[in-house]
Parts: sequence; structure tokens; C-alpha cells
Amino acid sequence: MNQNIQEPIFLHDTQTGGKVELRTIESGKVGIYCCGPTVYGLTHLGNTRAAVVPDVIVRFLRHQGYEVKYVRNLTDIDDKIITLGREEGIESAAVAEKFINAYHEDLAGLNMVQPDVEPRVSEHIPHILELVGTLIDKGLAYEVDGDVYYRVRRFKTYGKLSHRSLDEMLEGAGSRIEVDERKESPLDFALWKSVKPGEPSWESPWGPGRPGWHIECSAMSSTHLGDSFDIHCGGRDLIFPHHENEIAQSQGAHGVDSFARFWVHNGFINFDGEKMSKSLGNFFTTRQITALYDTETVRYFLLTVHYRSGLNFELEVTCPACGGLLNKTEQDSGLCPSCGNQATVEELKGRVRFPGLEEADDRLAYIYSTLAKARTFLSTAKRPGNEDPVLDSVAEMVSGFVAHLRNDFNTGGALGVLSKPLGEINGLLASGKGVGKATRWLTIESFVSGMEELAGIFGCFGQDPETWLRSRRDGKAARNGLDIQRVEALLVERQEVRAAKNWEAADRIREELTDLGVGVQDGPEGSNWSFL
RNA sequence: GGCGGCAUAGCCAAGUGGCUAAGGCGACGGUCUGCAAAAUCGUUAUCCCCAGUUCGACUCUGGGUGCCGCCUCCA
Repeated sequence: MNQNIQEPIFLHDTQTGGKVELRTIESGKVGIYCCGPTVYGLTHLGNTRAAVVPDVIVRFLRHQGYEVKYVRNLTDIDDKIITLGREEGIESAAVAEKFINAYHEDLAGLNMVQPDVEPRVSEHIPHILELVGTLIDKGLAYEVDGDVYYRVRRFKTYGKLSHRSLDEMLEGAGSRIEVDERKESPLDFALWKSVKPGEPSWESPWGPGRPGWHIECSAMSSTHLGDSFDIHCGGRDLIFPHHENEIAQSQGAHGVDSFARFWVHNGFINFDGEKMSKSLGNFFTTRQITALYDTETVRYFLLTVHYRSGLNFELEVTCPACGGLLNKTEQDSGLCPSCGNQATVEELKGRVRFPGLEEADDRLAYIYSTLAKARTFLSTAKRPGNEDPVLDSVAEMVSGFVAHLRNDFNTGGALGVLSKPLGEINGLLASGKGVGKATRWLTIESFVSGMEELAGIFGCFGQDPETWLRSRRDGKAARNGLDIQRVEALLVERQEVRAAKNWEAADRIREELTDLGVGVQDGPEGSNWSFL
């Protein structure tokens, strides 16, 4: 880890719309606030991406020597939580608790760093009341019948983050939603909502009620990071109105120069070319995915693309009879156009594949198997006495990776840096031809230690390779209903006929294994198997 | 309608005012192998269209086209 911060880091800031150098309020320290989930359901892949992105940022900044305070909130008071509680006949606090636990469970598998603080709205009611009071005192908010609204027109820079003007917004306002006539302006938003029957409420100077959306983040960020802090993260869809309103609240209460200096917004996960979202209903929960793929694979997948880009999540369904790809209508009907097979819904479910995850899984397996072989090599081959230089691609691996992250946390570019060293290492492992003994050993060692360092930043590649590979294979076997004992027995049998150079029999057994979906790799030390 | 973003090979996806436009998947060819597989090596693009700025643009500016997002809850 670098003790001194030397190289500048650039990041894209939504407010200025361009790439800027990260200059923190206090040298060597970073305060990050990440908008966490509203806990009214299981987190989907998009929510998970919004957590993985700041996770890598935090890890990277720490690697670069920054002292980071990472705050990620939980919104546990919200209309949807209340509605859900009412539907299910349970306290809304219990609903929140249930989904907070689920959120933690889902993230735990994805190797996330713990936030330093994970504040909840319900714990910050006094701060919220104080903030609302300040805004009223300053003339930036007003009370109507127990509700408190923010007086948007009084906040001169409203719209700066989302790049829109009050007038533009006023034109559009009212066309899509009903306007509450009690508000001074249609754009004014609620800071405090008076209680309605059957809702949870807290006492306030304006009567019992609960906080509006937006205000909680202003309260929690100032409580834990101060009135001004460095980076504010969240999904692109929070830019307006959520983050715009946070700015209005916080700067309104604490002064124009306060609040976040840099705004980092991640792109969406797209499914079928459209944003994956709870309101559209076209989402996959994180646990649906982690039931099918290794959690580290999911994490890797989420980081294969730059965080500001959309990430396509694709689904493939093949015909159970002929293996042909089915399009959307064929997936619904189950009728295969090429072979005429009529598949049942259950059969089709077993034919669902996610190519992006599949690819990520294979890539990760390639990386881990390289690491496994490299470690075996280092533990069996003797360390040379002389110190020859290691191969360039490996020597430059960590710095190249880091350089990409310094450029707006470009994880996709960073991963590309690994390809060359991986190829060279596999080459060195296969043969020592053309390189000196010392170079060979030291290059492999340098690769292994480099990957360990990168694992700290990336949150992948850090497990024991053999363990990861084994659990991946076992997991797949279980999901595919593969009888491992049978596979092993066939391998033993094949080993015997191969020893007798009975190639015909060996090939026959291999075909049998192929039918089971198993591929065989023959090597000098016996045969290995993997999924095709 | 307003605002914002994107457009790079068969697919996914980095990137830069001028050096061979990363990388992955796929495909094809070689090495390795009993044959395969795995691994490895090689091949596989001139960057949506038009105009401009420039000695030079895929990269900057203007216009167009297409896609997406936000403007209502949303990561």
C-alpha cells in the first residue's frame, strides 16, 4: 500500500459534467456518502451494482493511501415500506428489518468492505427535525397543515446538478402529476409529512409525522461526514430529484459552499435494452443470480464495464431438444422453430443461461486456474539464487491496472491489463523455454504477489484458487444434477484403458463424459475434468 | 416538449488530436496432444452520417440520424 499519495486521481463529476482531479477537503482523507437502498424488497442486480461501484472506489482510495470514511445509509422509513407493512399486516419497522437483513446477506457474499457507518433514517429523526427547523427559520421552507415543504424558488442554484432550470421544470410540472394546491410552487417538495391514520409517526414542532424522501440523506451525511464532504455516490436515477433536493436542503441549511464536492453516478443495468428496475418489474434479484453463479463471478461481471456505462444483462434460452437459440416469442410458447419440439415451462427454465455471467465465470476460472498453477510451481520449483528481471508485462501489471483506476475508476480498462501477463504466465508455466530460470521463477512470483495486491483493490482473485475452483465445479455439478461419483469412476476406467493405449475405449468413455456435459483434460499427471 | 448520456470489429467493450485503435467472447490457422480438451501463438476494425477547425480527428466544433435515461417511485 502506498503510504504517500503521489499520483492524482481523476473522476467524472456529474455537476461539472467533466473529468476533474480529486482534491479532497482534508489532504489524504476522503469522506464518501453512498445512497443505500430503500428497504422494501430484495435487492436486485442494479442495487448491487450501486453498492459494488463505491466499494471499489473505497478500496482503491485506501490502496492509494487515503484515509477513507465510508458512509452508506439505509432508508428504513418510506411510503413503500409502510404500504408493504400494511398489506402484510406487520409493523413497517419489521418490514425494514427483514429487508435490511436480506440486503446484508446478499452483499456479504459479494465481498464488500463494511461501511464505516451504516446509518438509518429511523435513528436520525432528531437531526432531521433540526434540519427542517433551520430551513424554516431561513425562509427556505414553510409549513402547511402539519406538512413542511421546501421553497424551491428561494434556492438560487436549484437545478445545478441535473442541469435544468426552474422555468423549464415549471413548464413540465403538472403535466404528469397532480399538483398539491397547498404548495406555493408545484416544484416544492416535502421535508416533513403529517401523519395519516395507521402510519408510523414521530413528534415534531409541526405535529406528528415522518420525514419526506431526500431530507434523510442531508441529515445523515452531515451527521457522519460533516456539512461538507468529498464524494457522493448513487445511481444515475437519483440525480433528479433526490440529489438535487439534497443539495438544496444541505446547502440551504449549511451554506452554499457546503455539501458534496464530487458527484459520482453509476449507470444502469439494462435488461432487453431497457433499464432494469423495480417499477418496470423486469429485474432479477441478486439472490436469484447468486443461486446460479458464484458470488465472485457476479461481482466480476458487474465490474467488467465502466461504472458510468449501462451494463447489458442478457438471457438466453435454448431448445431442450436441439439446442437451438429461442427468441422471445419462442421462449413464451416453448415451440422450437428448427426442430418443432414443444417444451414445457419447467424444461425451459432449465435451459436459461446468462451469457455475460457465463463469460465472467469462465474468465474468473481462467484467472484462478492460472493462479493455482503458479502457486504450485512456486512451491515445487526452487527459488533461484540470482536476481534476473521479471518480464515486462508482469512487472507493469499492477501499475497499469492502477493507472486505469486512477482514470475515473475504469475497471473495464484495468481488467484488460491482465490479459497479457496471464498469457505469459501460462506460457512460462507450460515451458521454461527461451527464458532464464531466474526470470521464470521471479516473474511467476511477481505475478502471484501482484494479483494479491490487485485482489485488495478489486475484491476478486483473493480466494484460495483451488478452493474457489473446486466450489465452482461442485456448485455447477449440484445445479446440473451431475453425478460426480460416476464421473470419477469413468475417469478411473478411462485412465486404465489409456495406460493400455486402448485409444478406442478411451475415446468412447470420453464421449460418454461429453454427454454428461463434462470435458476431459489429459495431462502428464493424469486427467482433469471440467464443465463444457 | 425540456434536459442529460451514448453510437468503436460478428457480439461485448477500453482508449487517444498524430506512433501497431486495449482486452474479452466467437471464428479461422499453427504449436502442444495418441486424438482431443485445456494452455499457448497468429489472423480477424479505421471508430453512425454530413460539414467545419487543424499540417493532421475516431478523438475538438456545428448539424443530422438512431438508441437510452431523467423530468412521477426508482441504484
